[in-house]
Parts: sequence; structure tokens; C-alpha cells
Amino acid sequence: MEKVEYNLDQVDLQILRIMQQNARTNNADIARELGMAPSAILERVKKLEHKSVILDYHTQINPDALDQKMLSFIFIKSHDNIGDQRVGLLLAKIPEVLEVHDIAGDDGYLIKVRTSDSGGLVDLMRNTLSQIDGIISTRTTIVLETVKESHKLVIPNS
Amino acid sequence: MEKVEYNLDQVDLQILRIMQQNARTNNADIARELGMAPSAILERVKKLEHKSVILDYHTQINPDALDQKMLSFIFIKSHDNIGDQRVGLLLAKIPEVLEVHDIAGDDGYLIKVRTSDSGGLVDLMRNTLSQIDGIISTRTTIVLETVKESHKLVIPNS
DNA sequence: CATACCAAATGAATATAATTCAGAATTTAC
DNA sequence: GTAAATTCTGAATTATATTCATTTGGTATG
Repeated sequence: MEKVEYNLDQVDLQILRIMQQNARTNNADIARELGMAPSAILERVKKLEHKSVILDYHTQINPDALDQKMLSFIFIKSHDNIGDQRVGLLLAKIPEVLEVHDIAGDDGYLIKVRTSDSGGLVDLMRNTLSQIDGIISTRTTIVLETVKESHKLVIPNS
Repeated sequence: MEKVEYNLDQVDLQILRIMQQNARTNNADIARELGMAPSAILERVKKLEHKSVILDYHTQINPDALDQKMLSFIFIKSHDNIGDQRVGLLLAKIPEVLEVHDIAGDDGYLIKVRTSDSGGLVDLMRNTLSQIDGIISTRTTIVLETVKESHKLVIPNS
């Protein structure tokens, strides 16, 4: 783990707040909102990108529109030891697997998976997960309905 | 549930693919890449927004930089009946609660929570969750490390 | 088939925004 | 305090967004 200093000031936080709300807000608008020159904002945004404060600009697409109506969470018990993430890294390579979290307690992972339907989930488990050596067991939780799905972090006021 | 036709053609899918990769890719670049006029792309993007195919443009911020190092998933058993989501909606209002999923089987919810540290999590559970009437029990899963966290859907080739 | 119709694309014109950079202002470190 | 570094401004240039009249292509219809 590297020690990194992020050192965000008030203006940085405001920029992040605006861009987290809408990643396509343009420089000029941000500048107007903060009462600064667009060039200053541009520099700051680039710096935030370089410092890996901003990781990505992402378009959230309606899963229904792409016929990915099914969401599931799967707990996976593995033979991975502490510090080893072989199984985790293999899971991460699967496109339908959106998230892979190494969790405490159970020497296992929690993964988030999107498929078209239950058939797609079964296929994934039969054809892909079963190919991964080191998986001991799985426990699947099916999402009936998503009430909230945000990626917006709480940005401190100061 | 409304019946909606999304009717995405090849060009739409390509646009989505590009924009999912980088939400800040500009119109002109997309147009160049697809060999079309920028104005045509603009129209399509606006239509995708109106049709709610594109839901949001979101900046993914490094949680460490905002001192939100702790990620947890909490299973919540509630008194909500089928079709009722009172507890779910209350959970959704909590800013630290990024996701709320109504899950099958347990008449409960799975929520994703980001806090600064374990103290922040304890605070949240003591001060906020405990205020919600109808929660029967909680089971917390702590994330040691996130191996993958993507929001990119699998976009079909055709 | 010809015609009308609709949806979507082009391309030119205009309005805005991004980007660069020199110089001024501010902050930081000693 | 002062030098060095950082950040800001504002003007100039380049590039992009946006609008819109016109064209194109597909499809239904008499």
C-alpha cells in the first residue's frame, strides 16, 4: 500500500461535487459556478486525474435497455489464503462480474453479477464459475428489485 | 412496470460502448470514430438520454481520497411485506448507503455502505439504522479489499 | 411503381467551449 | 522577509457544440 497525499482543498471538493453529480458538466460551467477562470479549473481537473482522485468518467446505462434485467450477489468460498487473490483475480476477468470484494471472516469473495435472466445466471455458474479452480462453494442471492444504486460518495463539507 | 421499447441499433450500441468507456468522450471524437457527422451523434445521444437508456454521467472518485476507506455490505431483515418497500426507501435516503437491493428469500434488503472507517460504520448503525422502525436484524459483511468495482455493462455485439 | 411520409443524416453557419501561455497574484518554505 | 513554487487570470487560438435547411433512405399506400 503506497502512502499518497491527496491534499484536497475546498475548491477541489466543489469540483468533485459538481462532477460527481454530472460528469459531463463542462469546464466553462464549473468555472462560472465557482467564479474562477476556466483555465484554472482545467488545471485542477487534470491534476485530480493524475493524482487518481478522479478514477473514471462513466456513463450509467439502463440495464433493462441492454436486456440485463437480472442482478445477483454471490458469496464465494475459496481456497485463497490471506494475501492471495488468485480466485478473486480470475473472477474479476469475467465481464458479467461487475464487482469482486474480498471479504472478512469466510475466506471468500462477494461478487456482483449482471445477466440477462436466470438462465444467463445459470449459464455463467455452470460454464464459467465452475471452470475456476479453488472455488469451494457458492451462495447466491437474487435481487428482486433495486431500490437505489448510486455511486456517489459522500463529499465532506470541509 | 411500463412496457418500453428501446430499439437500439448498431450505431446506438457503439455510442454506448464508447461512452461507457469514457463518459467525457466528446461528440466530435465519437463522430470521427463512427464516420458520421457530429450533429447526427448529438441527436442520437439526446435521444438515448430521453429514452432513459443513458441514465447518468458519473465521475468515479477514489474513495480513499475522500477518506472513505471502509466498504461493507449489510443484510437487513425487515417487516416489509412483498410489494412494500417502506424500510427500503428509508435506507435509500441515507447518503452513506450507496445501494439498496430488495432480495429474494429473506424478506430483506442487501445494502452497500461506505464509511470512513469501522467507527463510522458503528456510528451509522447505532445512530441511523437503529432509528428505522421495522428492521428486525442485520448481518454485516466487511470488505477487506475490493478486487474489481466496475459499472460497465456487457454490451452485446449485435 | 409512383407518391407521400417519416426518420435520420449531412454539411454549413454560428455560438460556445477547450486549450495554451505569458504574466500577475498568492502561497509555501526556509 | 524573500525566493521558489504554485496557482490564478485573461487574451488568443483552436476545436467543439449546436442549430437548421436540405438531402437521403426506407416504408407504407393508393
